[in-house]
Amino acid sequence: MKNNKLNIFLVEDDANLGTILKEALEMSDYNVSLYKDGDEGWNNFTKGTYDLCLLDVMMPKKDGFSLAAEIRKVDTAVPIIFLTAKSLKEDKIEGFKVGADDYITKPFSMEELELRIEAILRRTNKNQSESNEQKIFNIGKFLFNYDERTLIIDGKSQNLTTKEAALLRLLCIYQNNLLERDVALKSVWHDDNYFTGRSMDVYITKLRKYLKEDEHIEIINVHGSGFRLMIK
Amino acid sequence: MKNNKLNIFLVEDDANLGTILKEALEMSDYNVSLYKDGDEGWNNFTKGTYDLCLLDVMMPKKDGFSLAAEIRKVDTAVPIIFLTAKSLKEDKIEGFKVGADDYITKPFSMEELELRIEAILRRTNKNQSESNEQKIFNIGKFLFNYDERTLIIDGKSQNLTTKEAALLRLLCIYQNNLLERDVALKSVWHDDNYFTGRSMDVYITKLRKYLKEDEHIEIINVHGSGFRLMIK
DNA sequence: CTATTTTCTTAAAATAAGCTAAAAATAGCG
DNA sequence: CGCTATTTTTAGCTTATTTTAAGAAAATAG
Repeated sequence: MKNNKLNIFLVEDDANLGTILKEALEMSDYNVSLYKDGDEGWNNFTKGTYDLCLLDVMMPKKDGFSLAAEIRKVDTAVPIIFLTAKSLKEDKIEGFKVGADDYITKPFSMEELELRIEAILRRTNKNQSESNEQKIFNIGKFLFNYDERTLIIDGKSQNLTTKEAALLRLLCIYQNNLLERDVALKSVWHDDNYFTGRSMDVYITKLRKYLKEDEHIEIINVHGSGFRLMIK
Repeated sequence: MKNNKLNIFLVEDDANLGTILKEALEMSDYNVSLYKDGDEGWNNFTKGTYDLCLLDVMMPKKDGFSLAAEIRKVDTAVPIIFLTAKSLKEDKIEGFKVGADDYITKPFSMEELELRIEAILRRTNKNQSESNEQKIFNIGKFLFNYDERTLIIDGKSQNLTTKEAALLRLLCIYQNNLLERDVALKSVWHDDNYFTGRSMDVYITKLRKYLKEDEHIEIINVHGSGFRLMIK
C-alpha cells in the first residue's frame, strides 16, 4: 500500500475467479485487496484507501448492491464497477442507480475489464501521469507562471523561489482538493521526515503571505492530512 | 445550445434510430446534435462544444473509430461512448484503445444508455445535481458551508475544524434521519473502534454547543444506534 | 429494581501546525 | 577563492486540533 500503484478493492465470492482477477490485475501493476464476501468487504473498506471498487453482484452474506450502498454512504466518490453473470436490464439499472460507474457481464475478457478500468481511472485524475504539465495557472486575481516563477497581481509581479513555486504549483494542481503532506513532501523535497515537514510549514506561511492580497484565496490545513488551496 | 443544458454530439447513420435517440435524449433534457455519418460529424464537431459524444461504429464514409480518432486529435477530454451492433471482443478493445469511455451494444435499453451517460457525466463534474456532494446547508437559522468550514448565524461566523465540519455535513445529509454510529465513524474517522467512538461523542458535544444558538435545532441520540439532527 | 451498557461533559494530554527569527547552505560574481 | 545575496533549513515558542481519560447521568436488559 505504500508505493504509488493504484489500489483496487475487489470483492468476489468465487475463490477461483477472485484469485485470477487479483493476479491478473497485479500483473498490470495495480495493488489489489481481495475479500470473499460483502460483509468481509464492508469491514475492511475503510481500513484502506482505494482508487476503484470491483464488486461481484451475487454474493452470500451481503450482495454487491448492498455493499455498494454502504460504500456510497461513507465515500461518494470512489468509482465502482459491478461484475455479474446476469445481463438483465433490471440488474444493470439497479447497479447504476446505486452509484455504479460501469457494469460488466460475465464472461468478460480480462482485456476488456482492464480497458474499462483504465477508461474510468482516466477520468478520475488518479492517473497523475498525464496532464500534469500545466505551467500557467489562474488563481483568483493572480496569474502564476511556474516556469518563470512569477506571481502577478494587479500588474505587480512577485518573484518566487524554486521551492515556493514548486509547492504552489502542486497546490494549484490539487486546487480545492486535498494535497496530502506526504505527496507534497515527496514531490517537492523528495523526502518525507519531521524536518522537511517543518520546512514545508514555513513555506506554507510564505505562500499565505503572498496570496492574502486576494481575500478569496486561502490555504486551508486539514489536520493530520495536508493542505487545500481554496478558491471561493 | 443557448441554455445550460448539456450538449450531446450524436452520429448515427440509421435515420430511424438516430431520430429516436435524439428525441429520447431531448426528453431527458439534453441538447442533441445529430449527424448522419462520420464525415458530416467531423465537419461539424469543431463548430460546437460538446459534453459527450455518442458514436455509431458502423457507418458509411467514415466509421466511428476513425471519427473518434479525429476527435481525440483536437479534444483529448470529451467523453466518447460507442454504439454498436457487434459485441465482438476485438471491436470493444479497438474502441477503448481509441479513447472511448464506454461501449454499448445494440440492442440496448434507452434507460441503460441514459444511465451510462449519467455515470460518465457524474465523473466529469458537468452535472452539478448530486445531492451527496452538497457543500452548503441551511440548518434553521444557520448557514453551514462545508468547503469553507464556516457556520454562520446572524452575521456571526464560527470557523469549524476539519472533523467538526465533516461530522456536521454528515448529520445534515441525514437531516431528521438516523445517522448510524458506524457510518459516521467510517466516513469521518475511517475506522470504527471504542476510542474513535468516544472521540465522536466529544465532537457531538462541541457541535451541540455551536448549534444551541438556534433552539429549533437539536442533535438527538438514538441509544445504541446513532444520532439525528432534528430541525423543528 | 439492579446491573450493565451507552452516552454526556469537562479537563488534561498528545500531536500537529503556525509564525518568526536566526543559522546554515547555496549560488553568483568579482 | 572569498565575499555577498539569496534561498533553505533549523529552532523555539505559540496556538489549534484531536485524542484520551474519568466520572456522572441516562437508557436498557434482565
